[in-house]
Amino acid sequence: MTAAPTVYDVAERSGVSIATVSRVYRNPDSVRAATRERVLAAAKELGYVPSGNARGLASRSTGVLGLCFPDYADPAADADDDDAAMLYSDQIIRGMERAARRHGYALLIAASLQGGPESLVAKVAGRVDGFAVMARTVPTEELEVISRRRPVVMLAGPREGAESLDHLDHIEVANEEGQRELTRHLIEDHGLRRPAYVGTAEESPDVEARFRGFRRACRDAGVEVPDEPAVRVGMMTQAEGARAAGLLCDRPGGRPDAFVFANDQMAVGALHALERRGVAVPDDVVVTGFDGITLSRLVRPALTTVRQPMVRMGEEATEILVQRLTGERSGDPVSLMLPVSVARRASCGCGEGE
Amino acid sequence: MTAAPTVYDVAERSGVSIATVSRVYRNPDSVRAATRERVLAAAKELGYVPSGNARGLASRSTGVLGLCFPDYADPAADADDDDAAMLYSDQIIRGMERAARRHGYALLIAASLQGGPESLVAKVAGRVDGFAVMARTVPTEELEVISRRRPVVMLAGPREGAESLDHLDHIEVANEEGQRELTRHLIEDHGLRRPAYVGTAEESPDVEARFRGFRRACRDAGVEVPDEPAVRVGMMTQAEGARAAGLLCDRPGGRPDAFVFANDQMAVGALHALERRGVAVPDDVVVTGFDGITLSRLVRPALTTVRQPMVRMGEEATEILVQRLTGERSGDPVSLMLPVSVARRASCGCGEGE
DNA sequence: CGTAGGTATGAAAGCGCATTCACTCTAGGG
DNA sequence: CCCTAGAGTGAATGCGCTTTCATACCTACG
Repeated sequence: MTAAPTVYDVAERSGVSIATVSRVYRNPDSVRAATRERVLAAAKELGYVPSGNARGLASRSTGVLGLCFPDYADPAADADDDDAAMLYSDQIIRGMERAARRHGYALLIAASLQGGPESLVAKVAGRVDGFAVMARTVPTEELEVISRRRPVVMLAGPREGAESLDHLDHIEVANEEGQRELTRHLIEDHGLRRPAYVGTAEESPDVEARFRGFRRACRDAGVEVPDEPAVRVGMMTQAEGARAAGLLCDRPGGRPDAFVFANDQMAVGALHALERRGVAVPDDVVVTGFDGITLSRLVRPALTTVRQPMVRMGEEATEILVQRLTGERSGDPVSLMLPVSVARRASCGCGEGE
Repeated sequence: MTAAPTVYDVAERSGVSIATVSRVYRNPDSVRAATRERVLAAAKELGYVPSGNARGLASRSTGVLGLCFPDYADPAADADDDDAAMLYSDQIIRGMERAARRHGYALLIAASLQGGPESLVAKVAGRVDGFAVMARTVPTEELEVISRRRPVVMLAGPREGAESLDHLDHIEVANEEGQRELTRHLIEDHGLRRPAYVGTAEESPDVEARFRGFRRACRDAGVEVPDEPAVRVGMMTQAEGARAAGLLCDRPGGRPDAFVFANDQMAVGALHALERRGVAVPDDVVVTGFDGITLSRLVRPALTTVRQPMVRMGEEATEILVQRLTGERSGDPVSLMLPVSVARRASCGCGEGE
């Protein structure tokens, strides 16, 4: 690749000034048709591609939105099964991209990788007009700094207390409500009395909210209300889910009649573990997840779970960003709570498939 | 958002020159520890975020790879079903992102929208170090121009003759071989003798190759070999698939015993149409697709199809781009052909689910 | 005690484009 | 026939950063 041609080359070749070349691209109507043709022709001959960087620098806007998401590569997900590898971050990506496209923006995506003083966010932040961040992907402090400079919307994350990110726009799903309804279904409709909740050691606000929903359902139904999750795992992976399932099966007080996992990944891991142990789902024990990832429909038995509207979340995020950028919206931070729906499937004893 | 702070602000505040500020980020070790601390502190106080544009301009590289994909929004895909909305472009995105991340790149994605002298590709091309293009997303001529300036890899597209894009790196899947094997399975293993192939009006190389595979299988098995697809639809959508199914059912010569569609979307549409007409699949007629999109597993009966390794394709694309950029690879264009696998599922009369 | 060889830093020159301002050149209106 | 509006174009400046190149300052050594 030899040095790429610039406006100067095009200008020289077509016998105009660089200002005119620029105008041909930014504001074609302000250039006489004949001139425009000449410029375009020269550009084509030269293989001229305007530099997005120079453009962004000069006009201080890039036409790009960003998304930072966690590096959720669950190694247990079958490597040869593309479907299973699709997590909900993919759905958010699609939602954002689709909406961004409608507004003429492209989307820059990057998963959290650490490194140097120059972290992921900084890299993304420096190249976009605004961006969304999935919860707990980015150090609070850094976000704090960046959000002073460009619009940021938090996805599915906190909004509580000490986070100090209260001034950011924020979209979450009805975690508590969803888990409550799912749990209610298990207790009231399936008559289960000893459900066990599996959460995580490091308390994410989402997982917290889910546990609250679980407890509320227990209380409402007159079932014993635990103070703590029955098990707390390190990461929400299939491996950890399998481990949790083992712990619950061997629990001194007897096996619970339902394993309520804080996410689908763990629930799927548990399904595998239970199969290996010869424990039948849902006959011997009921298993549920949370998220509604694709994989939850593909496993057998299909997983009863709470479906989050991820594509929609991505779309809403884009809308908010665009509104902030156009100035169409300003002032108080938005706080959206998207509704969820319980998917009753085979793993709790409900019908086939759906 | 007030004017964002720049290197100048940080430099002034920490009492150094802008060169030093820059070095703190680009090459930390070349700055004395004490100085570095001062600069970093000032940067944080100011909320300094380096401008990716300025950086890209000055260093002529962005650390971003791009992907252009077609605007495949099949309106028939259930709007409320996120899973169904995931097409294979999403899998390519994931593959590319994952690999890009490993090499320290971010990914810029954009679907083809048209507009002005300033098309999609141009926008993407101007902001990335290199990019991949899904077949038929971008006007050949434009690609031609751009590819003179930065590495481009074509995905799943041509490589044949007149395309004049022969000098581009290129990854495709074994369309012909896959379709041949699928068709062979139908004929030999299921004893079908009158399969009908549904292709498209505008001949894409992929669809062409699939039809060749279909014909070859017919020839090999001694079944009548059609010169033309039984039906040619306008777009490969569910709606068109449904229409094609109708046409085939009402065909004068009698209904074929197998509908072999050029992609999954159409096959799914056909499945719905057949159900409405009371035609049983696979008992009355066998239906197959191509691609292996997620939806193909979710419909009932699950769709027999040819699975393309999309995630892998994305990964390979990234690898090639990175090699070109690092100079690790140069010279002749790469041409990769990825193997596919036939997924025998219920719609051809094979086992449950998988 | 002078000097070679680093090391830490600064000055300045772009990178490729958008944009303002000034200027030229018609086309009408008086 | 002169003056005034535009319309079309060019010159020049700056966007925020990277990168030589040069300079100042040490340290170690003869």
